[in-house]
Amino acid sequence: MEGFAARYKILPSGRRQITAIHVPGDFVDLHSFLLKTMDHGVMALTACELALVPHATLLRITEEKPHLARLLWLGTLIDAAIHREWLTMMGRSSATAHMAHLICELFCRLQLVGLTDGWSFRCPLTQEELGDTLGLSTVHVNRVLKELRERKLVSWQNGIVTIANWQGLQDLGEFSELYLNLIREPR
Amino acid sequence: MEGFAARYKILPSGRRQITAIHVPGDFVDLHSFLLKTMDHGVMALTACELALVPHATLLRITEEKPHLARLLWLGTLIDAAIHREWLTMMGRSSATAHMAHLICELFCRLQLVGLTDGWSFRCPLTQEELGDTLGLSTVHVNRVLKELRERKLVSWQNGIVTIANWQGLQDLGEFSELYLNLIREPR
DNA sequence: CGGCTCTTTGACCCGACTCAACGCTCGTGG
DNA sequence: CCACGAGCGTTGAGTCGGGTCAAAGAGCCG
Repeated sequence: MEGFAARYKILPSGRRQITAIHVPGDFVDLHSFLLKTMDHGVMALTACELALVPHATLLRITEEKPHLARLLWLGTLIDAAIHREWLTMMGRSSATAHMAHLICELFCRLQLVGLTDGWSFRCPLTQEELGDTLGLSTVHVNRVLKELRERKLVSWQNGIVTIANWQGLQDLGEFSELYLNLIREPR
Repeated sequence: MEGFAARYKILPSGRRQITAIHVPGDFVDLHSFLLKTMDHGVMALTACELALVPHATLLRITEEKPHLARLLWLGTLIDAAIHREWLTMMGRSSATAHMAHLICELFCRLQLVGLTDGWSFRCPLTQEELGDTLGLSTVHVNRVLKELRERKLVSWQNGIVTIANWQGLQDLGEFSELYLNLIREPR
């Protein structure tokens, strides 16, 4: 898929939670392949270009190409690992640390697909969407971003995120890219 | 697996978050099969009896028994669906609603494996572990349980959970069992 | 120019946390 | 048989992070 997308859930009360953010190159909705009932929605955050894979094709892959099937499976396992990391930050860290962590994660994932430019990258999320991702109010998202800017860790303006102090940001967010299961050169 | 277990993460700061609770019958750690680095720990909540499956066997299953492999995959997808649901409750609901939701989920999962007794079931979590599951302090867990008891929705005493008002509990927790992907008779 | 979406800021409030103490139960050793 | 400590549950007082409400900029398009 080209472009950014998100998976989300909406509670009966109307509150929305974004449960995953997809960057260009991600296989977005493999989860719906085997699940009987789709438990969440998918939305585009930018204009997207996507490739569709019929379930019949996936089924055939599991029958005939076990190696490829394992790779697809791995993709969903990494999604789950990210869910666990988010759960941990959601439950056990402050709003500021959580935001720092999310920025670190996005940076790593985007760098892997070559979408970073030095310490900067484009990120199309509005503050409202960020709030729905982190479980915060829009107002508080704004204050957190202001704090990160004032602490000279990172700035997020006009859809461009620029990391000013990677080590500091990583420490604040208690971030370690291990859970992303990326294979690449050490930084 | 017989007995209760949990998967958890510990942050550098020392704070713990439980990311999954496993009930008897669950395939506990299929996630470690394909993931290069194990991103979390597993702990027993009670004495457990378990069956081990070597990775080589799993590998062979994916090569030779695609139908079975899809079932295993489905298991991990359901784990991910539960993670998304927890994420949503964590980010977008009150402590009381979150607790109600967790109790509803445990009830449904335990009923499926025949471990409920009417509206009661055994649940070995301490309040500290409950707090680490819900992202709350031990003290607040206690207050939330007290509130649920006083509202005559559910009681949790000496490791026995008894649901007094299923509909009320479900409404409060905005619970719908859909995400669990259970196949069974409607209640 | 007006209207829309998104961002920013201030004032006030409340849900959940921390600290601290006390109670209960059970297992262990003198 | 009782004393003691460990682990878990319960409760109160005070604090604070993040929410809500409200209003004002800032960029963008028609």
